[in-house]
Order: sequence, then structure tokens, then C-alpha cells
Amino acid sequence: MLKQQSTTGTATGTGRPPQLPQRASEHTLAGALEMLGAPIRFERNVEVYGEGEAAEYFYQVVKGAVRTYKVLQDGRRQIGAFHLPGDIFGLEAGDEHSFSAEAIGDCTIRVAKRSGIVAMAARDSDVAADLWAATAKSLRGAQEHMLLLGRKTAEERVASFLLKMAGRSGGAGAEPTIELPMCRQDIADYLGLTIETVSRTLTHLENTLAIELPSSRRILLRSKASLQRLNA
Amino acid sequence: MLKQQSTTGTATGTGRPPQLPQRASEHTLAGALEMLGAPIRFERNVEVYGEGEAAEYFYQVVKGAVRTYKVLQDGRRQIGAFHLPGDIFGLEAGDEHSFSAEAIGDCTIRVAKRSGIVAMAARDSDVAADLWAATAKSLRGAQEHMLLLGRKTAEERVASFLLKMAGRSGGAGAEPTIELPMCRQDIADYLGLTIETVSRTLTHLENTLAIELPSSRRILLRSKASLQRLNA
DNA sequence: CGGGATATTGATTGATTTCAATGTGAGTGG
DNA sequence: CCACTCACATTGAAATCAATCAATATCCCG
Repeated sequence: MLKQQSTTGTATGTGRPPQLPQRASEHTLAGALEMLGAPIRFERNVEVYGEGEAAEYFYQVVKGAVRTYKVLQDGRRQIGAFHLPGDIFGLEAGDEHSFSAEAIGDCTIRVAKRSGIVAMAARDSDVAADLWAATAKSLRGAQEHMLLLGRKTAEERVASFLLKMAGRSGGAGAEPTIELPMCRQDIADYLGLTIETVSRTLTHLENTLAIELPSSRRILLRSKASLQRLNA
Repeated sequence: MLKQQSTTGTATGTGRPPQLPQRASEHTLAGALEMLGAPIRFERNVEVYGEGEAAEYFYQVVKGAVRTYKVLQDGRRQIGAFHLPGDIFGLEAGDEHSFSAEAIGDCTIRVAKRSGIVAMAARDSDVAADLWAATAKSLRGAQEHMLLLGRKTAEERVASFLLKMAGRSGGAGAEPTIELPMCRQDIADYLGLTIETVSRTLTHLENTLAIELPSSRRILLRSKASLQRLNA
């Protein structure tokens, strides 16, 4: 069980908190990342790593948001996941990254040498279990996303997306307004739709009184129930 | 690095080969599965495990093929992956399965208690690393599949599917004829298409001379190049 | 030689894409 | 402070690809 919140709280500041013993983080992947990793700033739209590059590091979002994606030759882009504060990404077991990663906005990302983490996992079976759990969590996310992309209507996709974002951004889950870190094109490429369809679907949901759109990056979920109904 | 082929070769027979010391399999997940798991037969269309069930076991296909899938309330089904001999599946880190699994045809599947494997991984860091690698491999498969489902045409999806199956069934990769273990409906649900579209696309590929269809379960890849071109 | 499941083929519909235009908002410089 | 600009978002009309509805064909098995 990966305690992502534990590091998020302490690491939101400038760097590592001065003197805390960090007992809670020991024997976890998040703890290992915090010990071995340095927080690095990435500006908006800057690449964190590229598809095909050697997978030398593991990453954890401290602040901001990251997209991982693949592009086809003709430019079609599929975003596989959005990574928010606390999320660990780049957990490849192979030698190279199969996706690319970019900062969506200005970001702080903790970067830790993979070899260090792997070595630690070899010594500490709790870290190894945690590394496995984190990878399995990514797997579950990818599987859920497959479901969304497979055979859902545009409305269902957008509703699923909004509910997922709502569940992730607010810690408690009772937050009705969500602040999107990404633009419409990102959402479209995440949902396997065009930007126009995303836009139309959002306005349709607004007309149906399911949501409200105070600004393009801010969405108020007025009726989670009707969104849930679309979530199938 | 999971050596799936090592067990495939030996396990294709009736069960475990009589007296081999199996040095090669030690310290691997496949080896652990072989030590701790019993080969069990599943008949066509029988459920191996269901979504939401406790994830008590890990599985490895010995013979036959397995589909893992999810169904929406209204019956739409998304197949997440097909598992062929040697493939390990059911690697959930959470307490319960997020997908269901069914035997596509009559199958032999090695079933090993998860607790045993996890305990072994806690003792043997090589097994732990291998468990991680196998999970990451599933993750990579799911990510590739997302790409396919996201924003590809029917023709591209079918071409990708055929190439993937060709790469998996024949060990060397030079096998031009592929024998499909699954029916058209399975393919459709895997690709996020209808059965009619799959059928039409296959006949279109046949008319384009990219493939030949001696029977519905047997497909000859006449021009991998043209399929590759569609693979984008 | 049926008979039922599976697969193919045809005609039509419909959701989403595409092409095109307009709207909006934030940042910049006059 | 306002006009300007550029990126981003919305809206509209037409085209297109795949889904749906419907019929026929084929295969496998008893």
C-alpha cells in the first residue's frame, strides 16, 4: 500500500523538510524516492523523458501535472495517463520508456535513479513489494482506461473523465468544483476524441444541467448522479 | 527478465517433465509458479476468476488461451488481453481482481497461491524482481492496447491485431499463417469494434491481397508490409 | 442430413470527424 | 487604459466511418 499522500504533504515546500526522521516513509517506494530523489523543476510543455530513451529514473510528481503519451507517425497522439501530485510514474521494467512524458504546466518532480531504487528493493522486500504495488496500480489505471477507450460514447468518456478527475483532485472527494491542469486538446487525446467533440460534449452536459463551466479550466459538477449514470 | 519460453516448451506435454532439475527456472517467477502451482484444466468458456473476486492466485497458461475482460452494465464487453501459453496473468497487487478471466477454448492453466509466491518474493529478491518485471510487462501490453483503441481506424486495429498475433504464436516470427484461438466476437470486443466491422475489414484485407482466409480461424499473412503500413 | 452457432454480406442510420468560422481570454505594448 | 495579438475554445455545416438492422452463408457436430 503506497502512501502517496505522506510525501505530498511534506514535499510541497522548497525541498526536503529539514530534520524529520521520516519513520513513516521507510520501507516504502515513496520513502525510497524521497531519500534518493531530488526535486527538479520542469517548465510547461517540457519533456521529462522520451519514448525509446533509456529508463534510468523513476519519477514522482510533487507539484503540477504530467502527461504520458505516444504519438503515431502521422501525428495522432494518445495520452495514456495524467499524473498528479503524489503519483509515481515512469515505472518501466524494460530498459527503455515505452511512452514519453511532458510537464503539462510548470512542475516540480522528484527524480530518483532507478538503479538506486532497484538496489534498495533487492535489499528491502518491503520496498520491493511497494514497487510492485505501484506498478500494479499503473496497470489497473491503464486497464480502466482501455475500458473507456474501447466502446464508450463521447458523453460517457467525458463523464468518466470528469468523475475520475473529481475523485483525484479533491483529497476528501466532496469537492464539487474541479480545476483542470490540462487544455482541451490534452483531454481529447486522453479520451480518444477530437477537441471539438470534447467541447460540444461539455456544453451539452452543461445544457443538461449536469455541470457548469465558469471558465474553460474550471468545472462544477452539479449532478454527479447523472454523470455516474453515464459512467456505466 | 521473465523466461516464459522455458516453461512453455516443457509444460506443453501432459504436466511436469519427470526428472529435470530445472536449474534454469530457479529464482524466476515462472520457476516459482512451476514449483508452487498445480496445472488445472478449464473447459471452453469456463470462468477462471471473476471481477471483484479476491485475488488469491496467480496464473500461467500452459495450453490453450485465456481472455481477460470487463463488462459494462448494458452488456458491452471489453477484452483487455488474450493470454497464450507461457503468459502469466492475474497479477493484481490489490486485494481483488479488476477483470474477469475465461478460458477461450479448453485450457490447461497453472494456478499458484498468491501468498506463496509473494512469500517467496519476500525471501528471494530475484523472484521479486521477476514479479515486478512480469507486472510491468502486462502494463506495457495494456498501454499498447490503449494506443490501438484510442484513435485508430478499423483497418489499423485489425492489422495491428494480426501482426501481434503473428508475433506471439510463432516462436521465431517467420510463421506466415496464424491459427486464431478465439472467435470473431472476441476479436471485436478486443479491438473495440463490432463483429460485422471485423468481418468486413478482414474480407477487405483479403481483397487488397494483404491476407488470405482459408478458414475463419486460420489467416495467412500474405503481405506483412502492407499490414505494417497500417500499424502506423 | 439436419440444426444451431458462427461468420459474412448488404442497406441504412447515426455518431463523430472534418472543415470552417467565430468567440473568448490573457498577456503585451502603445 | 485600451487596442492588439495569439493561443485556446466554442459553434456550425457537411462528410465519413463504423454501428445497426436484416438477411444469407458456412461450418461443425450429433
